[in-house]
Amino acid sequence: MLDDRKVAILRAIVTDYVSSREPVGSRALVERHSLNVSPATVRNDMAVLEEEGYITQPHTSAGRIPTDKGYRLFVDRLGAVKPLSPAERRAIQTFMAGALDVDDVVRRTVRLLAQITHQVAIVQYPVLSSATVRHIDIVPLHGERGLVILVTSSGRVEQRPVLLGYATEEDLAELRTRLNRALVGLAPSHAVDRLTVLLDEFPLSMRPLGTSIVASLLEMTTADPSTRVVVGGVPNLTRFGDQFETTVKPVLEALEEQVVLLRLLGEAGGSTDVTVRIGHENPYEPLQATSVVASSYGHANDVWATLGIVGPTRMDYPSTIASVRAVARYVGRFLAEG
Amino acid sequence: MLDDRKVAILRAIVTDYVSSREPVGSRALVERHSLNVSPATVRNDMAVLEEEGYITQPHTSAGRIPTDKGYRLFVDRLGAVKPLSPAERRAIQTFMAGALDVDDVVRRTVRLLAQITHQVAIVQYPVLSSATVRHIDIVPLHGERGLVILVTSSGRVEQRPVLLGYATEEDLAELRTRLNRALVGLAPSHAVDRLTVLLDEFPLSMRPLGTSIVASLLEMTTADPSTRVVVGGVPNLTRFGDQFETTVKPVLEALEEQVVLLRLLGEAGGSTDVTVRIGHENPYEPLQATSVVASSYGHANDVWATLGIVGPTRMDYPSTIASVRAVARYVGRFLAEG
DNA sequence: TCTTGGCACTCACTCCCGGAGAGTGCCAGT
DNA sequence: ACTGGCACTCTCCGGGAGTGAGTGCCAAGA
Repeated sequence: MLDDRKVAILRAIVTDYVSSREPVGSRALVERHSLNVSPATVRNDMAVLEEEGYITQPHTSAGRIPTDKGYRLFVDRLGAVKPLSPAERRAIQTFMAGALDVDDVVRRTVRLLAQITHQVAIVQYPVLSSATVRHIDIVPLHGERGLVILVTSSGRVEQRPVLLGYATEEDLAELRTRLNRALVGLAPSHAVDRLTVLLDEFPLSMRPLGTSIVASLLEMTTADPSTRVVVGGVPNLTRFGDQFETTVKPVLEALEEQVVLLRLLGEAGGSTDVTVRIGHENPYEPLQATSVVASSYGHANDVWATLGIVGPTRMDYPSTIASVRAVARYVGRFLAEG
Repeated sequence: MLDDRKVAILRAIVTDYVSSREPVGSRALVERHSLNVSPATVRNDMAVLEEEGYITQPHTSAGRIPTDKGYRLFVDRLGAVKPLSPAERRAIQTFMAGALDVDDVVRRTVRLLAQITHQVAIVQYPVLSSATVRHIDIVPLHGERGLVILVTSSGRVEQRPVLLGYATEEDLAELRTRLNRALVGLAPSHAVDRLTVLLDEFPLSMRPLGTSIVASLLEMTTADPSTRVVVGGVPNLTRFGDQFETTVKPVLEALEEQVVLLRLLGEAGGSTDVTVRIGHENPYEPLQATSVVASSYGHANDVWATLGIVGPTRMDYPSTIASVRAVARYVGRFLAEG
C-alpha cells in the first residue's frame, strides 16, 4: 500500500511537525530531508497519505500534519528508538542513588521521569507481590480505638484504624502472638486464606475483637497498594499553553482523578514493554489530543506496577519511549536490589 | 484622606470588577450602585483614588481596576465577610463525615476547600503537638536492614529505615522494651530530651545498634510532619486560562515545590484568623498576580497547621475568606473530637 | 508508469483604515 | 461641592487589499 518513499515522507512529516510545531509543506520537506525527488512528487505522495488517513491539512492552503493514525504508524514501524544521552543516564543514576524507602523511590522516580521527558509523569506504587508478612502489631489509642499495623518484608508499613472495644492488654498480647505466629512469612494472598480459617481457632471470648481485627487485616492484605498514584512535572504543561483547551485543561482534570489515572496506566499493564496510546486510543474521552506513554516495571517476570507520562500527541516519541523504558527498567532493578 | 463616598466607590469598583472581569467606568458604577451622585462626581473621586494608588487604568480610555493596595483596603476595611450559604454548610458536614484517619481528613479537607472556593486548595498536615508517644517497634527486614516504627496517641504512624547490623532477636526485644518503657506517654519534644540521655544507659554491647536506632527516632520525633502538604482543585486553574502566564503558570510551578507552598502558608502561621496575602505581598516573586487566603487551624489555642487557597488577586474575597475560615474551624473541631 | 515543472487557485495572515463606543479630564455653571 | 457638557483619547471591531505558503492538476519528459 505504502511504498518506501511514502513511508519516508510520513516519517519526515512527523519529525518536522514535532520539532517545528507547524504544518509542513512539500517544499520544506524536500529541502530538509534528502528525498531526491521534486516537491510535486512529494505532493502526490502526500495526497495518497492523506487519502489513507495518515495525515491531514488544517486548511486548504496549509501544510500537512500527522493524524493519530499517522503517529501510530510512526511509533509502530518508523520511530527508531533514540538511545539515551550519557547525561540522561547519569541523571537516572544520581537521581535514584540514596533513595530511602519505597515512598522515596516513587517520589524520586516521578521527578526523574518528568525531568527527562519534559512531560507530566505518573507513577503507580509497586505491588510487591513477592513480599511476605513480616510483623503485625496492634496498638491501642484513646478509648476504644486502636490501630492494626502490618509490616511486609519489603519494608512497606500499612495501618488501619480498628475498634478494639475495651480489650485488656493481655487480650491484645495474645492476639498479637497468635496473628504473628500464624501469618509471618506468608505472602499476602496466602495470608488472606489463612486469616479466614484463623478466626475459628480463636477462643470464644476473643471472637468479637478478633473479628474486627481480622477484618482490618483482610482489608489491608487485599487492598491493592498500587491504587496509589503519584504525579509530577505538572508545570511542564505550561509549555503547551497554546493548546490550553485541548491539552492543559483535560490533563489537569485527569490528574485530579485517581480513577482516571489508574485507567490510563492500567491499560498498559501486563506487557513489560512500553505501551503508547495516541489521542483517541486513550480510554478517557477528554484526552483526545494527548498521548500516554507507559510501561510496567518489575523484576524478572514479576510485574509490580506501571509508570508513564502524558503529553500532547505531538511529542517526540522516540526519545520519550526510550526514557520511559529506561526509567522503568532502572526502577525495577533498583527496587529488586533494595 | 478618603471620605465615605470614595471608600464606597472603591468597594463598588472591587465588587464589580471581580464579578465582571472588566474595567469599570463611572457611568456603570452609578447605574449599578445607588451612589446618588453623577458620573462626573464619581470621576473626580476616581481621580483621587488613582492618585492615592488604590486603582489604576489599563489604558487611557478604559475604566478602572483595583490595585493590590486597593484590594488590601477592601479586605481590611470594606469586605463584610459573607456568611456561608446553607448548602455550603451542609457540604462541609457531609464531606467530612465518615473520615477514617488523619490522612483521610486531610484529603477530604483539600477537596472540600477546593470545591467551595473554586480555587486551588492547600492543606498542611496537622502537627498534633499534644500527641504522645504510644508505641515503638523495631522490625527486622532482609539482611541488616530493618524499620523503626513510631505510633503516636493521635494515631499517626511514622517509619524510618535503619541498619540493624546482625542484632539478635533478643537484643531487639530488649531494645524494644527499653525504648517503650522510657518513652511511652511522653510528648515528642520530651521524648527527644529523654532519648539523648537514654543512650548512656545502654549496655556497651548494644551501643552501636542503639545509636543508629536512637538517631532514627530522633529524626522522627523532631521531623515536622507538617512539612507535608496536600494540594487539590488544580483544575480550577482552568477558569483563568486567559491569564495563563501570570496566574496558571506560576501557580503550577509553585505547587510543585513543597518549600514554596510551606512558605506561602507559613507566613500565615500563628494567628488563628484568616490571613490574606495580595499580589506582591506574597513571599514568592512569581505569584505577583495571585493572592493567598490562609488560616491556621487547631483547637482551643492549640495551633496545628495551616490551610488555604491560591487564586488570582481578582477573587471574591468576602466569600473566600468566609469559606477558608469555616473549613479551618470545622477541621480543627473535627480532629479534636476524633 | 512514474516524475517533474508549470500554473492557477485557495486561504490564512497581516496591515491599514475608519467608524463606533466607552470612558476620561476639564471647565463653567449652579 | 456637585453637575452637565464637551472635546479628546484609545480600544475594539469590520472590511479590504496585498502577501505568501501551499495545494491540485495537467501536460510533457524519462
